[in-house]
Amino acid sequence: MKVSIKLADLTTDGILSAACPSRIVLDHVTSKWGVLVLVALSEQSLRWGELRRMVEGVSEKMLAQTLKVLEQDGFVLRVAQPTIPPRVDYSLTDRGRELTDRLLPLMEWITANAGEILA
Amino acid sequence: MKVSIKLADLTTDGILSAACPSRIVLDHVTSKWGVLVLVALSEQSLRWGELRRMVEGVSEKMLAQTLKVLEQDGFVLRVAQPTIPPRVDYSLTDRGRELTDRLLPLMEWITANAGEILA
DNA sequence: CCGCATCCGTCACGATACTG
DNA sequence: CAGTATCGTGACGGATGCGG
Repeated sequence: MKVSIKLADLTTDGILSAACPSRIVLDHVTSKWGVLVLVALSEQSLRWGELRRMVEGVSEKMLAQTLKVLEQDGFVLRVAQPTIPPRVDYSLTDRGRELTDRLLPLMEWITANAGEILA
Repeated sequence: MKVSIKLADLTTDGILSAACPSRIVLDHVTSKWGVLVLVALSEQSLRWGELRRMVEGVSEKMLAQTLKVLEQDGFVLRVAQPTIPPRVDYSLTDRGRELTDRLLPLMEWITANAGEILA
């Protein structure tokens, strides 16, 4: 895997330019429910219904949509059991793990400081 | 400054519950333009017009709205010079710096991997 | 019973014009 | 230069219903 050594200068050639592909991925990750789904999956693999219940307030439609995008981006792995009743498990891929490794510190900080911020 | 980072269990009492105040802050930070404005300001203080040009694609309305929210949350400091023509500088507060410290690694990773992800 | 698709309302967003 | 006001559109999101 190619890991560019240069810490890209985000302010010049990166995310700030409208045409930059990272804008797309950014929108996926920072979508209303994307972050929460990733956080939920960061601890353990979960079934559809479990996700639905853990991520409070998400509608079925949005959960499905969010999961589809995250799966397409290769962050989430979907494993469907062809049983009756059906069972589908969602888990993080290695790439998804890399992402949440960077995401969780941010979330923890926000959670810890939210009270003070809104005060 | 309080930096006790209790690794809050995000999956039980945190961001996943609908009533959690961190949901509000999360929405502010991950708003369509919030992240990009924070990244732009992470390198240097900027004037209104500079921000408008750096964050490509942002409309005046959205920039104003985003800045207002970020200022209310205490992430961004607004300094207006009562001159003609007017001059307004925006910069990160200490709290905003704490936030971007956690945000930038995420952004760098996304920028570096976006190509591969969308492929 | 679990997962997904379709319909439809709402509001966030962008374009434009205007003010201090 | 730095915003504010108004309006039209389109995407997002919730409720409902179907398929396996």
